[in-house]
Amino acid sequence: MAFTIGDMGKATGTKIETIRYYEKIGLLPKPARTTSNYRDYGQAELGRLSFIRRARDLGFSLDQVRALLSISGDRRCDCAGIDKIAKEHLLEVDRKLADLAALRNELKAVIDSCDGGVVADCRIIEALGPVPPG
Amino acid sequence: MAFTIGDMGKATGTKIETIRYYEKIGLLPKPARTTSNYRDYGQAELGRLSFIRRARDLGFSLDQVRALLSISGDRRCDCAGIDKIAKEHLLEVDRKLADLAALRNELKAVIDSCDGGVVADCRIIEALGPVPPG
DNA sequence: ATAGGGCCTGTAGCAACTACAGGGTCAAGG
DNA sequence: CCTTGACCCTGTAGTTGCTACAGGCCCTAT
Repeated sequence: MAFTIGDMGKATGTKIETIRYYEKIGLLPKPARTTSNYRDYGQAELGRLSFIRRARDLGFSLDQVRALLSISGDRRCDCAGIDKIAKEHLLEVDRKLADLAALRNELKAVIDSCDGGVVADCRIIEALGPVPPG
Repeated sequence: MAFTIGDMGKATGTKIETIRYYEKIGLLPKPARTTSNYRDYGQAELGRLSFIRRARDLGFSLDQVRALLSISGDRRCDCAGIDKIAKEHLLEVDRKLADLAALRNELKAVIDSCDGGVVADCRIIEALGPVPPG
């Protein structure tokens, strides 16, 4: 029922420094302390940290996570705010996907144009931004 | 033939501060100065900056750009080193693409599971890292 | 002469951590 | 009892790739 910061880290795959960092920026509450001044966490904190980590894995920014947490903490508030954040984030992800796919093709083309000759003839160098001569 | 730092920025879509930053970290050489101490660039520098920017757009890190530049600066060196960096980078991009695609699906599923009810019933909250109860 | 733009240096800030330095604490083994 | 090693503490500085001032000089046009 009581966890050290190390337990929390192991349970959620988070480095100790990161947990302290979350505390410092107010994402995690200041926990109780043992007599020897060790942080003393309970289930609630573990749940909150899991939530944060999961959301971060899904690519939400800390600000977005903060928003999600504050909405989810308010039982009277409806789901729409959360849905909005998630949908905006989905749009972002789709944009990134498209960009990366385009980049991939270009990169592939650049690589394919190189047949292992000397640099003077290398198409990669050429492809990567030479000045129009003169 | 002679460019100010502002010209360089306009020509390559780079902010002035960024150009000075590249100079500071040694990606761009220290340019000549006018009598009034303004940076005075030529074609070569413009080419180098274009190269850097293009490579950055393609997602190469500054360290990778540095490597590409040093390889491409050596005419005796063959193309293989460049090809290697580019291919490694392509692998990275493919990894990111796969991750993002997976994330997208998950995010989509999370959003679809929410039908606009109250937070207490919201699947998004539930999906985002709840503690296994007990 | 003065207003506006552009340029200069240097420092501090952003995200989101990560990595020390320099200590205190605790459980196990000799 | 003492020591070893693993854990914890605080606080600060580093990372990447810029971006944003602050405070000041310069240059052109009116």
